[in-house]
Amino acid sequence: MDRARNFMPGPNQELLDAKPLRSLAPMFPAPMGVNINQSSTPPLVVVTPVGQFPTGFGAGSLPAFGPFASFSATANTFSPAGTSANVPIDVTPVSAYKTRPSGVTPLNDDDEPYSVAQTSASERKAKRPADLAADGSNGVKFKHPKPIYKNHVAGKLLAFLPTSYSTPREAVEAVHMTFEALRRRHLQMDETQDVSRRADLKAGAIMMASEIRANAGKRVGTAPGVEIGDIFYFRMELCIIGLHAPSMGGIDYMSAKFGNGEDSVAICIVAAGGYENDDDDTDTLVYSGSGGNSRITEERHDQKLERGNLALERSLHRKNEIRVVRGFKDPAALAGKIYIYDGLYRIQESWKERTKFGINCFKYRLQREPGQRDGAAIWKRTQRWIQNASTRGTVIQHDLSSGAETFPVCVVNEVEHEKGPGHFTYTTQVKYPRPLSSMKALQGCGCQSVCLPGDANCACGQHNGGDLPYSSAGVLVCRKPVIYECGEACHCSLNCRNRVSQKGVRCHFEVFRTTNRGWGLRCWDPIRAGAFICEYAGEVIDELQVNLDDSEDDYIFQTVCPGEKTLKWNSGPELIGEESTYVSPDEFQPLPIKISAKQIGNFSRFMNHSCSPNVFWQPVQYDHGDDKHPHIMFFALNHIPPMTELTYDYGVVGAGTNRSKTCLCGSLTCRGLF
DNA sequence: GTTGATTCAAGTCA
DNA sequence: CTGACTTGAATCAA
Repeated sequence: MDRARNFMPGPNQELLDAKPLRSLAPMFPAPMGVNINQSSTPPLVVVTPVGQFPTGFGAGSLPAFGPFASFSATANTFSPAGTSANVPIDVTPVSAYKTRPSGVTPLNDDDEPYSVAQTSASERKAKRPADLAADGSNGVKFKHPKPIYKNHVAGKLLAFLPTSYSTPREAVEAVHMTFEALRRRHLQMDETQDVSRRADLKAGAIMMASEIRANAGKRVGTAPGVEIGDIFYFRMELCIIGLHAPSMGGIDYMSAKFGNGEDSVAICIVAAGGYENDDDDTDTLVYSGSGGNSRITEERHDQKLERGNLALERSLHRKNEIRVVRGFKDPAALAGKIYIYDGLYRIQESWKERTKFGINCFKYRLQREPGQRDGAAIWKRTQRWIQNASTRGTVIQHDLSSGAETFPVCVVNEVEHEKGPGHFTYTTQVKYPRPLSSMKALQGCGCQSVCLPGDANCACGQHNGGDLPYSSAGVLVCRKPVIYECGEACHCSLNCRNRVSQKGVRCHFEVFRTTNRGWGLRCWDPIRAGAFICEYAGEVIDELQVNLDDSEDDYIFQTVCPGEKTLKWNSGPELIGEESTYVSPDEFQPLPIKISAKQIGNFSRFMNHSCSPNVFWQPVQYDHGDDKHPHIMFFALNHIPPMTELTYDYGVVGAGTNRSKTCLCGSLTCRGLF
């Protein structure tokens, strides 16, 4: 029923949807590669997308369209820099460009008006156009480095990276996903050797060295492809997607040209969350300048008006937009911290304050630009709900699962009057046609207490190809044809890390009414990439008793080959000298299992399809050994901010199914049918 | 489980 | 080109 309703047309997304799915962005032609093979430098193939990239500035004045709106702007249609800026500002980055490494040349070095290839600083200064503000448009002008995206390293195509990007969002997601995959794999290897070598920094270093990054070069204003509400768990993530360059420092700044003058201005700050005063006012932020603490000695001294502090001071006068990343203590994250991109702010005032150590420090009050959708505010709201579910208003059912799930699954309808989904019987389990005892048994390990990575005697580790599939934090490292969790036959305890999905749901979900796709599923908690989400519960359909009338059943799960984004979720092994685990659509082998959640099921039956999903399915075994009928478990494809609709790829039309439906996912890479 | 001290760090600017 | 500058993340002890 609900999936059937997905085909009603409708132009708008949910108000709370964190992703603006529609955009007017031009499609980039698939980039070509150029192989520059130098003996002294690693052979590199660089691909450069051709096309206009957004200025970054201006998004604040187009709140109705979200960050992508500016992307459609051409060189002559820039918007004023935000509603509150009456003063013409003309800014040109001066020291914004990383010097191109020797041996690496972008393919397209032509000089488009507002898109510049990377050149050396001296070259750039020499040819900086003097007429940037000549059109009197009151607009803000930038020259931006042309982003370089690579999917080749050492002359080899990296299977885990897309061959082309049609939007900055895709590029950012691919870079971010690659970072996370590398980080998980390094963590897995470190844990195998029982050492800690900062997998985040290691993954970041590989990304930097391979130049797999987005938005290289600095810019004032939005970072294309990074959306308000996007969440991060490591500072390096901000670095490689070009949101905030310093890997440690809190203030990112650059030198920019303002009319006839030149100034250093702040472009992004990370507010570590140490100064959270007013909980309800998420639109203002008091930020402290940096410095004053000597790392070596215990000495403290007054902060100086230089570097980042000076840039903030200049930004106060220049009134330029500053990206703000807010850090919060996240009780659910192991490191205890989560970073949320909260959009653009402007500095209102600055002052000096004497700290408790008796030193002078600079303070800056920042005001969030109006008209932007909520970022950190959503997180604060959902954190309250998690602590006390009754603070969640407009609930039409308090617990769809009637207590069957760890946490209540509420139902909300904020768009129309439908009182809830049609009747079904709630179950958290998948029901097999035959009893488990009659199915093939799963072999077990003899580990005492818990299985440990690197234990060559652990049969379960061997069964999974040598490594335990989950990190100590319970995050899946890599997609595989099947994951073997520890089960009944194992000697290890329930605390074993190789029992992630069988322990069930650990997040707070809600079923909500979408504007045009029936009911959907979203989560109050931020979910990190690789985290377990839920099982597809329902009845396993016995293929010996084929139900010919299942065309009426919109709740059937089948292992249809998903799109590229799902298939490429792996560890990026080529980057660290490991063999590719990529399975192409040609090689993809569907399983015979079919699960129907029409009569019985859990909340996963409300998860909608998207061609650009944030969730993927993964076969998992733990209570039987019939590899053709595994459990279907869902995991997060990337970090998912709270209240973002959860979607997975139902699969490519024509591959193993004769039913197809018009897709309303709105993704730019939408295949049209599923 | 939570908190504080301790240690080792990456990228960028000057 | 090198060092100074910035503080995060992980671990271990209390």
